[in-house]
Amino acid sequence: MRIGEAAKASGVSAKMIRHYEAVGLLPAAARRDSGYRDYGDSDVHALRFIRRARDLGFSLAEIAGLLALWRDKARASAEVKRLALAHVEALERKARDLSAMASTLRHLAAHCHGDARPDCPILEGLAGGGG
Amino acid sequence: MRIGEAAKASGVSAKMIRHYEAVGLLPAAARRDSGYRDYGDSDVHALRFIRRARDLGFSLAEIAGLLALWRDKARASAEVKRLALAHVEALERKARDLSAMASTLRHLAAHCHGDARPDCPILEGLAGGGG
DNA sequence: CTTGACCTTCCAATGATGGGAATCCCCATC
DNA sequence: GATGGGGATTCCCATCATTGGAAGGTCAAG
Repeated sequence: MRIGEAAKASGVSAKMIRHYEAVGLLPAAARRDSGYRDYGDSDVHALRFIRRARDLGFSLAEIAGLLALWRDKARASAEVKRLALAHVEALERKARDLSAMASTLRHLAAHCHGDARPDCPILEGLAGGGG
Repeated sequence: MRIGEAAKASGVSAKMIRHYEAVGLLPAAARRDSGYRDYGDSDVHALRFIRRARDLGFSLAEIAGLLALWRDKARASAEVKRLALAHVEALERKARDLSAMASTLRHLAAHCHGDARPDCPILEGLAGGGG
């Protein structure tokens, strides 16, 4: 199939498929006489793998590692688990950081009367507060 | 003071101070005869404002809006509160998304025995699992 | 033989930050 | 007054993932 169909079947845009090939995440696709890229089911499978991993917040570098493990039938699951759990911790850390930001800001907002007066603890907090 | 001192006093790197000026977040700084930028206490104050807002996850575009409100003595606090609460919701949404990713991945990892066997539900989940 | 959908490559922008080069200014010391 | 060094200037490039567009080639249907 051509790149457009592969894109539709995998949920990865044609633009990104070419990009992933360019940065070495995917091997160079087979070409027809016309020069068009030609994909098979296994390629779509790999693309879906990439898409799911992206949805889970893995970076392309991490995905390259996961793909190598995925394609290596002899690899140990321990390595995969290690990568996955390290990523889980990074995700949870980021989530905590964002929550902390949100609650700080919500706290500032709670003390802002939010009417026509110019008095605003939010701006004061940003301007002068500690931290 | 020169840019290096202003950087130290505000916690914003000299590189970023120039960048903020270049993208219009800050007005062009005063210059000495030598061409060096010259900063006063109020400039440092503004830089600290920016830094705090960045720490709270505001984008530079959002900060531009907050700065305008901050400098406008007559503005209503309602507008500031509206911006702040909208940002709080965006932060909380992102935090929830990351938490969801983490728990999905943690769930997959929990079913991976993590030993020398190649069997791995994490990779299977990435390769074939539902959306 | 034209139309239109699809494909190709290449270049550039996004947003925030950082690295580094080449050059210049300022100040202290000899 | 020459020199050395630290700080300043501008400019270009890199990151990371993705998207947009331009200029052109290919293919199937009318």
